[in-house]
Amino acid sequence: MEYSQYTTYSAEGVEAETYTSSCTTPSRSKKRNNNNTRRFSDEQIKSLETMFESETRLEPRKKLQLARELGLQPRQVAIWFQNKRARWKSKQLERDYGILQSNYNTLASRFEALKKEKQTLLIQLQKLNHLMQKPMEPSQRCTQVEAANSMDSESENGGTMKCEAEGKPSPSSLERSEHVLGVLSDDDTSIKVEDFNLEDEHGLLNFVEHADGSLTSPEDWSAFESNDLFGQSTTDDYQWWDFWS
DNA sequence: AGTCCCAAACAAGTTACTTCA
DNA sequence: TCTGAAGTAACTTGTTTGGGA
Repeated sequence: MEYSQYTTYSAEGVEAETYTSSCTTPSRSKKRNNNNTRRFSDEQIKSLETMFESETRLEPRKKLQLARELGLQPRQVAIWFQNKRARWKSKQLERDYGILQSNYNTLASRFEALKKEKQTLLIQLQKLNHLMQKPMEPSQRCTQVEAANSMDSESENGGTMKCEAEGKPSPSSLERSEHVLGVLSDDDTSIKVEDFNLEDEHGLLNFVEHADGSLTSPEDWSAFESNDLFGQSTTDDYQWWDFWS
């Protein structure tokens, strides 16, 4: 192989050449001008890349061998590997940033969807509260519950309950209705309208939703280790936000 | 065993130069 | 032809690490 087109280093090596110059403080431009060829050949790069793929750090013995094969100084090979590691790390950071950004976008859109769903459920809850405040006959109860459910058909559980044909609530259907409401029987006087008011609801929400709109506090975010994060996302198919589903 | 010194290797940042749009 | 951005080989500096005294 012929590499003279690219390198004109002396047999003493790069370091020797640099520090045996006449100046105590070596002139870089002078040195560079003396070595007016810089780029390694495509073949040299290819060999270096191939080696880098198998191991990002070279053993001294392999470094010497590779340098001999490519007609380079061992120090040149060492420097190429150092630079290559730095470039690879930089690219890896870019990739990780892209992954993180995409994860964030997914999470943000999911959060927005959940917020909308929450609003829908709150509206439904208010309607049910309103209905519960009215005195009602047992025969009306089912009808009202059914009406409340049908008002929000987008709700997953809404509209799934049916009254019996005769219009009277059977024990089982009543039980289901009450289950949806999260309440007890008619006789339970402990039920209060405040149990369903928004303050309580917000209290619950504040557990996960902070004033700044973030899902968790900054302290909580710091608990995430980026290494673990990317370790998971790159080593297998598990997505760290999958706990939502 | 603990400490100091030294050399090698490395990461991070910089410089000088080339290439290309 | 000039110019600025991007890429790259080589360098500098500071840190870590392993071995010998």
